Amino acid sequence: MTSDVAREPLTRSTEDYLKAIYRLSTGGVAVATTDLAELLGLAPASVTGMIKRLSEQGLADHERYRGVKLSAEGRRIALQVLRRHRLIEAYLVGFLGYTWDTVHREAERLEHAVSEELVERMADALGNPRFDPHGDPIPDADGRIAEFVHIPLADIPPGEVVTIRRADTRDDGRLRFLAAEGLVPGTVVKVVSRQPYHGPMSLEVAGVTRIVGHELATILLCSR
Amino acid sequence: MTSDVAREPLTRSTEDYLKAIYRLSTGGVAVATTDLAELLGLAPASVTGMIKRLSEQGLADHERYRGVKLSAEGRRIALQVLRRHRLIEAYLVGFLGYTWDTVHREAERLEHAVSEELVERMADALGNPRFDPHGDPIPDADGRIAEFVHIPLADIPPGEVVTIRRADTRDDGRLRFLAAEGLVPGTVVKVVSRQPYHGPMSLEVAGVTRIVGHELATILLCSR
DNA sequence: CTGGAAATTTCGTGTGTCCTAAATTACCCC
DNA sequence: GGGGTAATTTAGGACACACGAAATTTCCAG
Repeated sequence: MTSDVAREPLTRSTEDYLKAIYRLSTGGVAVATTDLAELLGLAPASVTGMIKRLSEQGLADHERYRGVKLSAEGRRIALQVLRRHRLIEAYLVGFLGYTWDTVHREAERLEHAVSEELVERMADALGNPRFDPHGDPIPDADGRIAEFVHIPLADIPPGEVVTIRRADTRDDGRLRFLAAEGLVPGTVVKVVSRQPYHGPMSLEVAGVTRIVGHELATILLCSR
Repeated sequence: MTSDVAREPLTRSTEDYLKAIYRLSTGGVAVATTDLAELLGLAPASVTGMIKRLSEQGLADHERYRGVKLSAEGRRIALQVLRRHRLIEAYLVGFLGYTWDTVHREAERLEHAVSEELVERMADALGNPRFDPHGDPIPDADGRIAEFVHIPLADIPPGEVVTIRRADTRDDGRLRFLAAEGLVPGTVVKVVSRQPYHGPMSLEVAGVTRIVGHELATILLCSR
């Protein structure tokens, strides 16, 4: 029984904060003001102020000097925004010729403007996809999201064969490079060798050998 | 040589004001504060304040107690927003199953969030249409807009054959009714008879006789 | 050409969001 | 366990935008 009360519309900032808190929440731990400030590109003092407002609205729980957590309602909204964002990305790539390195910015603006109806129409047009172009899971309309335990490619020992599932960055340069190397979600790769001290690793991708540096190998998340 | 300076992004409000001023500007006459307030659903005092800001930004020219006009730059932006709005409407109807009575609200929100790139991609997907679903002309990327002199159907004398070009309302009820009656842009109708005192008129549409009240006949704009 | 209604602007305020500088609290190391 | 550093909050201010009430200007009707 979720409350279906007609809520007054949330501001763009509110949605951005909730999304950011969600992103930084790992395993029920409270999110630090500074981390939030950095992710949002704001001064810590501004974040403190906004967090206070979110708490008053019942969207987050704040313990002074100890960080914030989302309330159930805040989490619901964060997931809704995330759904919008990821479906928009999928739609733009699927129907309007965007590539995975260019969609993020556009989705970032549209996620606050799009109606529930439009989101669902895009989802229908796409056949209700479960992942966005980066391999991130799309929450369903009820706010359920699939959770996966993926392993950074960098942690896979030589000899193993894994499937790339996600690219954990929004940086367009890196994304373009990865796409050019054929390292996109769904690709099966065999780890041939791995150098110590954050050195590069050698992979076999579709019969071809490729070398990847440690940084990118950390970004690529895999499953066996 | 339009200045291609990187402008800081305009606010949603700013775009809405410019669009509204544009809509109310007929033949170089200054727009009244009250009319603007009514169109935007705001108090006149608020409009006065905003107009002052627009003038300071060089987007409008304001003469105290005598109304506002758009500056060249303001007009450019208004047309850009109009282009976005109408292309979004066309896209939603063309590709996402919206109908002409439902698109307006959605476009109203999206027009402020969409990037130039997305607009142009939508335009391409549509084959660069020149009219939106209501028959309103879409400004081109350089801000040129086609101007037509259309005549309200209500003013057409019996015996004449005309083509419906535009439906001059955004009211969804009226639009739905008109669509159901087959009175959409492109339709050729023959005026059979017309009653005086704002009475109904009788039409022949695709071989069928239809009666339309005076109000709707005023909304439907035609060309011979 | 004048009185008053209508239109418009000014004034004082409130809300949301941001900032910098200063004060406070948490926490860790020796 | 005391002191310093890092994290956080408070304090004070700014800007964009909205409002209602009061003051001002315009303009028409007689």
